[in-house]
Amino acid sequence: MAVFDFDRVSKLAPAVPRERTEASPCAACAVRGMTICAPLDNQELAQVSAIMTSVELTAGEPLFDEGEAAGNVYNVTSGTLKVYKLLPDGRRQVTGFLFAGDFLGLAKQETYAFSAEAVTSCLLCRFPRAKLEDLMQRLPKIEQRLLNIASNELVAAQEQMLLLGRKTAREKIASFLLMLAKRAKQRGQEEDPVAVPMSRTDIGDYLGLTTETVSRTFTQLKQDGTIQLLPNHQVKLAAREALEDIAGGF
Amino acid sequence: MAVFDFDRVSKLAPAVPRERTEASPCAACAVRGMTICAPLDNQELAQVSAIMTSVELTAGEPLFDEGEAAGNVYNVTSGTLKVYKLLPDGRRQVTGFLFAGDFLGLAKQETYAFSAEAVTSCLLCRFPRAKLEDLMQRLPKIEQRLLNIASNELVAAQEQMLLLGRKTAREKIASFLLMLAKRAKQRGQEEDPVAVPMSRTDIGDYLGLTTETVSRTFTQLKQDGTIQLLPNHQVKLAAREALEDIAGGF
DNA sequence: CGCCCTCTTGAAATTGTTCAATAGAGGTGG
DNA sequence: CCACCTCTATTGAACAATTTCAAGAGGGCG
Repeated sequence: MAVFDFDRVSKLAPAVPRERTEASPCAACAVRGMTICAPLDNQELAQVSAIMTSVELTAGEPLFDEGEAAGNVYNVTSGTLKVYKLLPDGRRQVTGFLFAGDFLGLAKQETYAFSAEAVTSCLLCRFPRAKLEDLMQRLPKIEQRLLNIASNELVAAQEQMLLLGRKTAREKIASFLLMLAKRAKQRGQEEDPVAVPMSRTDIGDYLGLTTETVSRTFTQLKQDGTIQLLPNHQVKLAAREALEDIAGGF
Repeated sequence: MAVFDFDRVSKLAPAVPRERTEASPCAACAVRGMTICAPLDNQELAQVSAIMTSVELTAGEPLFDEGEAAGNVYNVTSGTLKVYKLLPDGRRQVTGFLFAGDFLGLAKQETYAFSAEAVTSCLLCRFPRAKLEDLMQRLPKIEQRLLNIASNELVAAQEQMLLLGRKTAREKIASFLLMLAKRAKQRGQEEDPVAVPMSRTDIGDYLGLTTETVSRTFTQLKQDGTIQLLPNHQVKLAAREALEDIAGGF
C-alpha cells in the first residue's frame, strides 16, 4: 500500500547540534504530558530521547505483526493506528485504536501478541526494548508509569469485553462514538463533531460486527436524530444524552 | 447465601510466636512461586507477610463490588473466583476467573472496576493497597512483578476480545475448556479430566452466550465424541486435538 | 472525468436467544 | 437413610438479531 518506498525510519531533527540533546526533539513534543515521558524532568527526558528514533507511517502501512520478535516499543505522537489479532481463517478482531499520546508494544513476552497498522498517516517515537529496560533500572519512574498505563489499559479491556459480550449493535456503536469523543477531548481535540478516521470494516472488527451492521446502525442513529454523518469522517453527536443512554453506562 | 455469619477475616496462624514472622504463614504457601511473592527472598517475604491478612470466602460470597473504594489487593491461595461487570439492566459480563496463584485487584483507580465473587469456597491473602505501595518503594521487585502480571493479563484480555468478538459458540466453548486445562496444568493440577467448577450461567456470561447455548454446545461436543461430561463438574477432553482445531489457535 | 474502493441498502439465511417445560443433582430435614 | 425440595442443567420450539449474499450509490484520487 505504501506507494513511495522512502526510508520511513529517520532520526528526527538532525540539524540540532548534538550537545543540545537534553530537550530535543522532545521539547516540541505535543503529547509529552500524556505519555511514558510525563513524569520525567528535562535531564531524564534527555536520556530517553537519546535512545529514541522517529518513525513515520503512511495510511495502511503495517508497523509490526503478531508473533514478530518484540524489539521495540512506541509512543504515538500523531495519527491513528489499529492493533488487531487474526484467527487462522482470517477473521479479525481489532483490539484497540491508538491516538496521539498512546503507548504501544507493552508485552512482557518475546513476541508481539498483536499486529499494528496505521489507519491514517502517523508519527511515532520508537524505543528499543532492551535499552528502555536498562533505562528503567535507573529511572523507576518509567516503570511506575508503565504499570499505570497497563492498569488503565486493563480497565479499558474489561470495558471492551462487556461491550463485545453483552451489548447490542446499537449499544456498541453508541459506546464507540462516545469513546472516540472522550479520547479526543483528553488529548485536547474537537470532541463534538468527532473524527472517525477508521473504515466501517475496522469499526466492525473492533465491535464484533460486520461492516453492513455498522453501516445500518449508523443510518438508524442518523434517522433517529441521535447523530449526524458529516463529510470528512466526522460525526456530530446531535443528541448526546440519548447516545449515552443507549451506550448504557459507558 | 452465607449461612453462618462467622468472622471471615482473620489473622492466620495466631499460635505462631510473633518473632518468627519471617516465613510464616507464607512458608507453607502452595502458590508462592506463581504470584506476587515469587521474586522475594525470605527476609523480603516477611515484610510482605507482615501487612497481610487472610480471607476466607464461602461459595457465592462477594469479595467486593464494582465502584467500591479499592482499599485492598488479593492473592488467591485456593478456590475459584469470578470477576464481572454489570450493565444497568443487569446483563453481566464475567471478565475473568481466578484460581490459586492469581492476583486480584490491580487497579490504579480509586475504585474497583469490577465486582469479585467466590465461585467455590476460597482462601485469599489480603494486602492493604496503601501499605503495599509503601513496600513497593523499598522493594521494586514487587512493582516489576506487578507490571509483569499486568502485561500477561493484557495479553489474555486481548485473546478474550478475539474470542468474544469473532468466535462461534462452539469455538468459544472449545477455547474455554482448553484455557481451563492449561491453567490447571500451570498450577500443577489435573488437566485432563478438567475441573469446571463454575455454573453454565457463569460460563455463558464469560463467553458472551446464554446458559442454554452453553448447555447445547456441551451436548453437541459430547455427541461428537470430543468431550465427555463426567460427574463432579469434570470434563474429559476425549479428543483434544479436535478440540484445539475447533478452538482455532488458542 | 472516470475508476476504484468504501459505504449503503435490500432480501434471504443463520446463529444464537427467548420462552417454556422437563430432567437431574445436591442439600435438608424428617 | 430416604424423600423432598430447590436450584441447575438440558432439551424443544418459536423468534429475533445479526450475518451473508447481492446489488447499487457515493466519494476520493489519479
